[in-house]
Amino acid sequence: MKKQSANTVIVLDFETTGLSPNMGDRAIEIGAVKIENGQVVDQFQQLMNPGFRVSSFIEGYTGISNYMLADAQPCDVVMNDFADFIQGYNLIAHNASFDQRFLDAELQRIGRRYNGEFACSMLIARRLYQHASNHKLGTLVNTLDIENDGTFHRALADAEMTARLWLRMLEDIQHQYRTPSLTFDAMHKLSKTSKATVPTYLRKLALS
DNA sequence: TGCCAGGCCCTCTTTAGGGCCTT
Repeated sequence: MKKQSANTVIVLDFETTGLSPNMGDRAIEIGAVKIENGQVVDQFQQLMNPGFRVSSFIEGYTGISNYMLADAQPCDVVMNDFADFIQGYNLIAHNASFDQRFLDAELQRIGRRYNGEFACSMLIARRLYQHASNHKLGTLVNTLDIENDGTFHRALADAEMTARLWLRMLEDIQHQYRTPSLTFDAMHKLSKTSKATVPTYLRKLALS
């Protein structure tokens, strides 16, 4: 097993058949990038066949068709590979509670586990960019002028944009509060800090 | 055809309700 690295994180995004694994929804695509010391050093992207047809809403929303999924490997195979990819690293997603539910559900089906912490870029963005009209990934990417190729709602594209958002937030904190580059643990803690005490928390980090 | 969940967070709050965000 790889040793957990404080400077290496995995940013991931699932496309799914719906909103709730408890209601029978499954993953249909996983995309992820590995960030090491502020640079993307690896990526993972796979479609997966959930074993039933996806709705026309999901086909339209994601651009992933039943035709594309017909040739994809089953979820169990893809998720087994993905469990290897994430092993030993901390994880990040935009609205992480959603992706964590699907990750937990898919890994439970195949008896695999992961050993990292999960942090949410949306909770941090809500604290840092309170002026933004909303905190959807696409809105933040446009508001902050983050590089993108116009692809949204595909797993790897969304994971890449979330990774750029994460790095941008690290930069903005560093510049605005004159802190050293925050560790994953410090960012994770920030995501759970009440909005009112965020400036106090960051100023304390700048002095430490 | 149209609906489903759940954690966070604000407020007209905490013995609650509803918007935001993810697909």
